[in-house]
This record gives sequence, structure tokens and C-alpha cells, in this order.
Amino acid sequence: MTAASKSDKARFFEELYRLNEFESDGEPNEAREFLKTCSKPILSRTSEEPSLIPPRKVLKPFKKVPSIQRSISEPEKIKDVPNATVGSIGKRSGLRGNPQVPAASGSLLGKEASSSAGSADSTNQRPSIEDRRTVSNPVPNTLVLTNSTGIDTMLGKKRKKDTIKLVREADRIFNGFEFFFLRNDDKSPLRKRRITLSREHGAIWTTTWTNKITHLIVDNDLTRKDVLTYLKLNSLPPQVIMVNEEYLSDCFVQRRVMNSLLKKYQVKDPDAGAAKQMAPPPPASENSDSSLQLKAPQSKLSRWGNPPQQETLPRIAQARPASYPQQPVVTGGPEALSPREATTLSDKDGSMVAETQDFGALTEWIQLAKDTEGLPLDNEDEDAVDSVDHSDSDDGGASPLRAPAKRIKRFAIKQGGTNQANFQCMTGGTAASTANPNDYTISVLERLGAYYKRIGDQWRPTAYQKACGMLRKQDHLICTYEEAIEIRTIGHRLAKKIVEIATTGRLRRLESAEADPTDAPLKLFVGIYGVNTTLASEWLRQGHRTLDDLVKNVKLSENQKLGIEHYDDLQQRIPREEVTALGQYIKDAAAALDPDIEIIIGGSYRRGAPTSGDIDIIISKPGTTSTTSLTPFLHSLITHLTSQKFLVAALAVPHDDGTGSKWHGCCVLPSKPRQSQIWRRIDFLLVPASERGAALLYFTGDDIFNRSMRLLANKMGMSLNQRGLYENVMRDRWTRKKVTEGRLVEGREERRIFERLGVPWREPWERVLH
DNA sequence: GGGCGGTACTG
DNA sequence: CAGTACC
DNA sequence: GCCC
Repeated sequence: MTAASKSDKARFFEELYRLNEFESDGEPNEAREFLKTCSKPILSRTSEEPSLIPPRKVLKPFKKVPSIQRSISEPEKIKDVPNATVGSIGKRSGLRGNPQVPAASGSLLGKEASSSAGSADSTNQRPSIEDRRTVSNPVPNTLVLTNSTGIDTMLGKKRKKDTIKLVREADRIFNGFEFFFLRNDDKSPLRKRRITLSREHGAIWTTTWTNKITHLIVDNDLTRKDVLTYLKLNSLPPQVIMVNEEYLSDCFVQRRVMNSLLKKYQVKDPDAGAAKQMAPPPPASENSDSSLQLKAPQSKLSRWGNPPQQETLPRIAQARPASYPQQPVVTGGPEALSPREATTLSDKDGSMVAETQDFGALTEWIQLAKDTEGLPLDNEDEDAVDSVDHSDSDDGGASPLRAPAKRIKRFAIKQGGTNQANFQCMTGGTAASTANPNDYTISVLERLGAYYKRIGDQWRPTAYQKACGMLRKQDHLICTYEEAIEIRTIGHRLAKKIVEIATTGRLRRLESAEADPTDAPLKLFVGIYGVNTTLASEWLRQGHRTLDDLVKNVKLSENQKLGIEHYDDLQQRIPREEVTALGQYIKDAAAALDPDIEIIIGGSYRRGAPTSGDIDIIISKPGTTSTTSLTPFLHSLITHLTSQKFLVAALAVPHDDGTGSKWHGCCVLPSKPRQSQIWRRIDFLLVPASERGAALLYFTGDDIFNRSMRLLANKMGMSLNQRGLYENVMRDRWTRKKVTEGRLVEGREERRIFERLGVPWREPWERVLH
């Protein structure tokens, strides 16, 4: 921005503010007209992929480079750590960036036309260009974006000449984002300006509703209901961020991605008042505030025993409380259910079940049950949800009990001796981002579960997680024992706890657990990457209480040292927007190295989570059948990203026999100022195309969902892992360990694995079971 | 009272 | 090998 | 912790 003249800047802001003033209360009739147009299909996609990187193969023979090996944080970070003794950790060598590869930025040529044609929807590469010249004839270092898409081209459509100039790289805050505007056109000059600005800041503008959309920018005069009507959706896919115009203005003005959850950015929702009552701030809230409520996150570095360091630079988003409404809760009547083709684009067989994530869930499951008729599936979960007369419709007479509206915890419909319906994966979950009246109960139970986890209990934590998942699916506050015990996975003891939480706002078991003086340091220790209960309690036994103690007195592995050094960074959750941006960075880098490579962001991000604990990247490539064939690419990608200072540390690298498939490490967003860079955990998984489905399944999770699917496979005489679904697996009679790999049933298609297991398809965000 | 997912990397 | 990690 |  140094280059920008003052008057330029002034005009820029002036214009921005004008954008707001006008549109907010102008054109009162536009809304009605707009809705009239809702029936017409959304067809044309006028976005462009701003990809200017020439198709080039960089398949130079792989050189052994230090970057793929373990490496440590850079020395500069050390001074952030207030304690002198910590320095001893830090004197390890910094990450030696490979001096080679100045490439990415400098050597890029101006224009590409068809390189991405093969993967039309794959990734939009980020052009790298440092100035803002607009040139109609592409020359190196210049960027001209034209309104072209593969489709337009194929149809021989005339391109509108539409030139935008990207702002300088560091200001492209929307890189990796895909915007859908409502209203959907650029007829209004002000909206047009807004769209142009968005694109200049790196966003892709899309006018077709696709599942790649990250943000839905809604005109200020429209309501949430208008939006859903227009999109013919019952509810918004949870991964789509819906904001009003002000969001954009603020992003532009502040030159950063704002926290989309702020109230001022929410789209109006007249129905919100009718929304279900939220979690009860428990009756005894004043009391519980001191003992039970989530404590504010400890201030940075406080656990080092030094004054907290003041945070000066703005960060992308603030941490959120444990429960918060992502979007206003909609009470769309369940009757309003209609086919939701828009979210099931990739569906091939018509049998699939449309998504839902709101409280229309009830009908959803019924629908689901119908759609999966023939499967030994019951709809037991429905009856817990509502008083809908659960005339167990067609349970084939196999149901032993046809209880009069009570106590139908499980059915006895069996297949091959296993009661399939009792597997969690059969019923799916709800997106964690959806507010729920039981959120408070859930947060308390999660804390107790976490406590049990850190004291080394292997099974309670999963039981608690499952219970929380079930609670999250209920549409009203569970506060009686009877209600609670009805729910599958909730037994006597959990039911009692739930009642205690819901009626008193407290849980004595948790209070006493957390009152244990060893619990705080235990919690501290297991927060270190590479440390779990065994080590932590051993250190505790030896009398250590602070990170300082550990650094001074304990033999730490390299990873643990790193985990301590970046304790605070790695504890923080990552806003979805940042995951998008980090993923985009990787996609761009990967595409530059090998355009055929496919990069998928998995993990909680794929499940639609508003924040993630880390970034999970699947690396695949069409035609590949072995991990080995992808290792060279991983090497060059790691090398490149390391030299770009995107990757800042390696924690686990693939075994060097070439069969290794995972790379774990840390990364930062290089475009940000150094001080505001937060170290993030990142995982790469190498996946040959033949195993893509199984890997996707695995890497999407969640934890409970994976276990459930695998247990089910197991009970059906098969075995499921991240490479595929296998049958005829021989297991040792006693140890029950696998003896034979078995025969591969399916690995390529995620959907077919579901089918083969008789599990109705679950959209990623329906796989949130805890 | 036994079972509770399956795998990969570190040291 | 045990410990820790990944979902 | 819960389920079988």
C-alpha cells in the first residue's frame, strides 16, 4: 500500500462508505421483485478462476532436502518466550529454507488459458503479482482476469470483457473464498462495485449455487427467509457463511477477514424470535459462573509465570465461547421439507438422502428411513425427538416390543447377527455449529469427559462423547431422568448427571474433579503436543507443576519441546476462514508443481465446523494406485512450502521406505505480519486415487463416526481402514488381530463404502457425532 | 462381565 | 516395544 | 461410561 497515493486511498474509502449508505434503505420494492425471480433457475456461472499460473511440470528429480526432515522453530520466536531457561530449547537450528525455488513468485508468467481445463472445478490458482497494473495484453507480472469459465468456453459463449486488477498479494484477504451474492447479479452499480472489489481481493464470484461456495453475501434488505426461499433450501449448509453487506465493507476497510459471527454481520431473521429456547443459563447461574462456566481462556503465556503479553495486532477471529449460535436458528416447519437438489449435486443414485441440519431434523430422519427402506434400519431416534406418533411403521414384525410410546431404546432387527441400527453411523448427527438447547449440558459433560481422558480413562470419554452427540440431536432441553434415559447411549449414570446439570446448573462430580490440585497441571501437561496421560502423570508424580519445570528438569522429545515452545499457538482453534485461506495456499502451490494433483481439505473443516483444531489435507491424483507414486510430489511440495515459510516445522514425516503416507507439521499464513502469525498444526495424507473414498471417509471423521463405521464393518465380517473396505478378513481367534488383509471390496468411492455397509449416505456435516 | 477402530510415526 | 498421534 |  505504500505505493498508493493518498488521494487514491481517500477515494477508496469514500466509495466504500457510499456503498453502504445507499443500498441499505434504497429501493424498497426491490425485494419483492427479487422474490418473483426466484423461480428461475440459477444457471450461468460467470465467475472466473483467477489462475494465471502456466501449466508446467516441475518434476525435477527429488533431492534430499532438509525441509522434509524434522525441523524446529525459528530462533526469532524464542524471544517471545519470556523465560530465560527456555532459550535452551530454542537454540536448535532454524528451519533451513531451501534457497532454491525462488520460483513461485518470480517466475510466473502472466496468463494461462487451459491449464486448469482438465479439472474445471479443481482449484483456482493464485496469481502472483505485485502491482496493480491493468494490461489488456498479458505480460509477465501482470494479471488480467476475464470472465471466462470452462462452461462458457465450451458453449462458445461470448465472453464479456471484464477486467479486474487484483490488489497486491498481501491484501488479497479473500483468497480461496468463493462468494455467492444475493441478489445475484451485478446490475446494481453498487453491488457490482462490491463484487469487483471482492474479486480484486482474491474472491471468486459465483452465480451458480455450488458446494464450493464459502460465503453468501446478502443484500441488506433481504431476510434469511428470502435467502432460503430463493435458494430453495430448507437450511443452509453449515459450511456456508452467510453475512450481510456490511461484512464486506468492514473487511475492505480493515483489510482483513472479519469475524463473520459478529452480530452486525448477521442477515436479518424476523423468525429468529420464534426460535427454540436456547440452553438454559442454569437457574443458579450466579453460582455456577464461578465454578462451572467455561473460564475465559488463560491469557497468553500466563502459564509461564510471566505477565501476559499484550496482543496488539488484530487476528482473524476471536475465540468463541463453547456454545454460540452460528446462524440464527430457523424454525422452518418440518412440513416445508422439499427436495434439496442444490446440496446433493454429486449424487448419482437417486436414493440418497438430502441434507439437513436444523430442527427439521425429525422429518428428515423419517424421510431417511423411507429412503433406505429395505435396509434393516429402524427409526428409533425419531421418537425420542418429538411426540410424533412413532407407530414403528414397518419394522417387519421383527420388533419384539411395540411399546405404547415408551421405552423403545432398541430394536431387534438383525442382519447377520448384528443389530445394525444401533450403530451411531446409521443415524448421523447434526452439525456442531447449530445451536441447541442442550448446549450447556453438553459443555459440562464434555468437560467431565475431558477430565476422564486426561486421567487416563480409556472408555468413559468416548461414552461421554457419544452422549453429547445424541444430546445435540435433541430439539429441546433434556431435563428429566425419563427423557434422558430414553436416549440411546445414555444410561443410568449419564441420565442422572444430565438431570443434575439441567436442573441445578452444576455437576458436583466435575467440580470435585477439577478441584483436585493436580488437575490443573495435568491439564496443562496433556495440552502439550506429544504428551498424554502416562507422561503427564509421571511428571506430576515427580513433582513438576509448570512448563518451566519440564523445560528445566525433564528429558523431552523434539516434538514435545516444540509443543511447549508453541503451546499457546497450538492450543488455539483455527477460524474456518483461515483454514480456507491456508488450504488455498496449498492448492496454489500444489497446482504450480503438478496441475493434476488434487487437494482436499478434510477433517472438521469438511464437516462444516466453524473452527478447526488443525488443517487436514488430502493429496491425491487421478490414476494413481499407490502411495509411493505420490511421495515424490509430497517431497517437492514440502520443500516448496518450507522455502516459502509456509511450513515452519515437521513433527512426523513418512517412513523413508517410500510407503509412508502422512506428514505432520506446523504452518503459518505467510501473508500475515510475522507477529500475528499463529502456528497451526497441519497434516498431509497421501492418497492414491484407488483409495480416495476410504481416505476421505477416514479423514472426514469424526472420531466417533469412524469407530462406528469400522465396528460395523467388523461385525459384518469385514474390515474398514483408511485404504478401503475389506472382506474375508481372517482374525486371530484369541487376540482378534487381523491375520489376513482380506479382499478389497471398495476403496475408491466414499459412497460405495456406505452402500456396502448398508449405511445411508451421510453428508460430511452429518457425521458430527460428538 | 467382556467388548469398545485401525493405523502410522517416534524414540 | 510403549506412547502418542490422526480421524 | 454404555451395550450386549
